Amino acid sequence: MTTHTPRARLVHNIRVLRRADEVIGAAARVFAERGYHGTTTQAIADVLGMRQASLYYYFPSKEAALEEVCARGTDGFVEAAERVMREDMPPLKKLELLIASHLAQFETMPDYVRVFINERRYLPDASRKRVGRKSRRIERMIEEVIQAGIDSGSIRPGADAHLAMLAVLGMCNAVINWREVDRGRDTRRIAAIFAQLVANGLARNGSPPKHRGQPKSEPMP
Amino acid sequence: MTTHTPRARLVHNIRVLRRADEVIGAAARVFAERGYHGTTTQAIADVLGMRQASLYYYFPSKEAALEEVCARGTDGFVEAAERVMREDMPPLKKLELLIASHLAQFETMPDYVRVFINERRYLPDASRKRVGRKSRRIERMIEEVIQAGIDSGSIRPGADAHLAMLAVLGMCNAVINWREVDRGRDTRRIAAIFAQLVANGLARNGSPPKHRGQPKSEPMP
DNA sequence: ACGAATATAGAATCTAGATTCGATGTGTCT
DNA sequence: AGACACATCGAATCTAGATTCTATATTCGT
Repeated sequence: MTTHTPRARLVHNIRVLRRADEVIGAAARVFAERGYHGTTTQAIADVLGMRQASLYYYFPSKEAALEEVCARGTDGFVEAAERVMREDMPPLKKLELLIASHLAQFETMPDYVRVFINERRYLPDASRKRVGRKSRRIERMIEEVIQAGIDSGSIRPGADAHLAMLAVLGMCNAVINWREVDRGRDTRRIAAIFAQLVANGLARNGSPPKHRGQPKSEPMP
Repeated sequence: MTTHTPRARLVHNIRVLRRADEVIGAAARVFAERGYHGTTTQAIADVLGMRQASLYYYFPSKEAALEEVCARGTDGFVEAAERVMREDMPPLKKLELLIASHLAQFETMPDYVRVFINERRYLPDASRKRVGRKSRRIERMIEEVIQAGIDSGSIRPGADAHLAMLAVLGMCNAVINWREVDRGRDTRRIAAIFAQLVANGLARNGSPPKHRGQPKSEPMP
């Protein structure tokens, strides 16, 4: 630690953190693109215009960098989801918002999320469990909402909340690996369509008729 | 080629192919487990109880092995899907069968499929395109069926066939990465549930009502 | 301007892992 | 039995990539 004045220490720490962020960000970017094992520390350094050995000033090992990236990748998710959970609204609406906030993360921190989704399995046991705990929290939230829907009658009674949750997550997480062209279609629109699909399906009789004044008007521009 | 008697040649060739299959199978297994870049040729050899250098008798490079695995991973898909497409039935029913046959592949050749889904991106451009062509065929088939549903009126007119196709595929392909516990639930059941979800959604009024009433009474939370 | 801590460079190390090559074993046909 | 093609081994090569260490440059508070 610095032995300087408190303010000095603070200023320094901020700078340090900022640079550290850049480094982790660069790692995230390369991990996302080439996969963890396909990434060389050299490639990360290149992104930063830095000597490869200097990276080790910021993280103790490539593996540690991966864990950090994964951790940040989940944090956003969890916070966003928890915010939604605190709201008071019908389960299906909540589910819609959960999907939207989940997909929103893909726009906010695409690299981190992609690494979390595709590469977390390469973490050593200990950290994988740590990260897994967080991702299970998201799963549980979605499942809870679905179950609440079943209990309150808005969701078909026979539904399997767990499988449905996995289906929804699978569908959403796939987006991060879509080709640019497809992901390009604005995330909000995708979220809306997904929510609609999950709620009412594709079948024609699945959606309520328009004259019923349902706030379920066609997708939108 | 052998200069021996035809029958001898045949017998030999069969044995060769069989062994080659084992080798590619072993590669598939390890690729699936550790990812392409995380896989060492040593690990593949271990599975076979063979010296690592001997592998090169069966494939010219690790990359070639990946391509072979990916190729086999798609072949199954395409064939199964094409068989379904040839049948004559309403689009939604076809979609259901497409989902089922897709998931069935996950049971038949899980390793190959997993590698195809997770690792094809590491193929060199040329082979990635080759493999991509096949996977796009599957995409097109699904999209076609959905479009047919829209045209024939069984699927909601506003639906976006392309996005819906991506959603369905994302949902299905996620299954291959589920934890054992979750994938354990018999594939047929999962397929049925997915089909139901895609067709009618989770909402209670989503399933074909017995009579024409669509009481979408908002559940009071 | 000075000194303490920080940030980066440079060179060196050390290992694992892909690929090559020649030798050897093994079964099969004539 | 002898020849031949196939299958595997063993050793060697060759390189890339992670990590370590030491030296230098930079920055900031005083």
